[in-house]
Amino acid sequence: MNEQDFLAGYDPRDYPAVAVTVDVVALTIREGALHLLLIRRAAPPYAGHWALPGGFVRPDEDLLAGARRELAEETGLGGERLGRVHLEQLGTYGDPDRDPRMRVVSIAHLAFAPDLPDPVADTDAADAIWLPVTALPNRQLAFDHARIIDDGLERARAKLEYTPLATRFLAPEFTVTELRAVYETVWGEPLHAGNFHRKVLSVPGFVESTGASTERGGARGGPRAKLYRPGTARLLHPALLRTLR
Amino acid sequence: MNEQDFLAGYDPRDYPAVAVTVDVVALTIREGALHLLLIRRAAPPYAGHWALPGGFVRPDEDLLAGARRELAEETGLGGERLGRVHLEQLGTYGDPDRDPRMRVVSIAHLAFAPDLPDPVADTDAADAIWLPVTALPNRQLAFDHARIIDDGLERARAKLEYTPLATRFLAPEFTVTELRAVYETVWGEPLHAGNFHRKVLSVPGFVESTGASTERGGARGGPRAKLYRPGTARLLHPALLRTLR
DNA sequence: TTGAGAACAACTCAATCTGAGAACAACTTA
DNA sequence: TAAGTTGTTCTCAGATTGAGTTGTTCTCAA
Repeated sequence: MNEQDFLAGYDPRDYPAVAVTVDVVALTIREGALHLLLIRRAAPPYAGHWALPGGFVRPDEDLLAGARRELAEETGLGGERLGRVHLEQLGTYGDPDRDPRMRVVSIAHLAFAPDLPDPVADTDAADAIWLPVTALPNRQLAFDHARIIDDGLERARAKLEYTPLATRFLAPEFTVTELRAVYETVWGEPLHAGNFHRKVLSVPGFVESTGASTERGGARGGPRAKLYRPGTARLLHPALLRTLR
Repeated sequence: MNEQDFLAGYDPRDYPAVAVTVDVVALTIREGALHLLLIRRAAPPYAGHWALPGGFVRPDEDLLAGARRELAEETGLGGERLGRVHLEQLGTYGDPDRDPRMRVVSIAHLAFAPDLPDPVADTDAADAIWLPVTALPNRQLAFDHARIIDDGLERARAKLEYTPLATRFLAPEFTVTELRAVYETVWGEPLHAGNFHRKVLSVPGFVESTGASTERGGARGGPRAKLYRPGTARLLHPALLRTLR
């Protein structure tokens, strides 16, 4: 049998039916707190429960594109603002019993977003909000989403150590203090301002100076801060290490 | 409609057919070189090409269990020796065109194995061998397996930095020099013996002494080396860093 | 207008860690 | 027995880190 014949005689229905979905753990920082995008499910199973935005992968759609589409639908955001969102694959969850309907394998993704507008509930979701991760309703999360969120948060904390992705939570131009606030928020611990400043400026390619400064000092005083933009490095060497874990 | 009715009326066939497979990037060290487990495909597509071991996920099988089963089938190994193999999820590959037959989403896994016997070709595979990664036939790899292998190798290199998984390439008891050889093989660069020794013994929980030493010195001379076994740490703090990347 | 407080940015300094090499004893093979 | 190899420990200069200080610029409120 040659390859031509083989493909012609191939019937996908011979194989066990598995549904493939993408889910998104979307993180942003609002008012100094780490927030997570959640929707409230309108339909069974888990109707009324909180869940990650997500849905079925379309037949001709790449996984990452599917995750980006779901994120766009749930946030109501178009291409421009979504373009500044970092999106990466987080992991795949395929426990045979994770969905009561059938076998569903879900490829979870992780998104780092600058402060975005409030999400727009669409037909799939009764409600959609940015929720502080400190207020997660662990008991009321659908499927295995509590575990996916845990994994996403741990991945986010780790990624700040060795990548410059913290800048993705900020505007295109930012101060060192704003960058430090991202680290403190995600890691949940205060950092030494002086040492952080020294470290950020010494790691090659982390940030580059714009030459400009903020228009005003801090809300409660202090001089105008210098402005930086993301550098060209994709990995930080040496990394910014959390001292304890 | 309550949840009961909903589940009863649910037809999986309403959803687009997607096949879900698991693949395994299995690494081991033989004769001082990093080797990868490959099979030669017997059936189309890509008949005659090299490919990663893998196959369809069974209906009631966890993803990791599926990967472990495929690895067992391909290596012909039973539970005992396979129990010492480290297996983790690597990433999911779901490009719509990656398989000419139909939409196939594959969850790739990464395995670290101590030196295993030669694999046994089964019905699926015309041939199965441990191949040195320096001799990879990039042009003759099936599907997107060249990229999966690249990702697996990079993950392996990174994992040695911050986890104690290098010990998984070794026997239950090993010397510091054998451990250093793992790092040198995977990273592809020589390391300073004295500094490596100091570092390994100073990282809490990386290795613990057995109190014993090897029966003989090295093959070409030198004193007997002390023996160690893996410690209890699951992460290395501080990490062993590659100096350049 | 001025004083108090805040915070950006730069600096200091001791403690620790790292890279490179040397020393030395214990072993091998020839 | 001699020559060479290797496991292990030590030394030391340079770099990095943690903690704190200083000086200046700014905001807010009296």
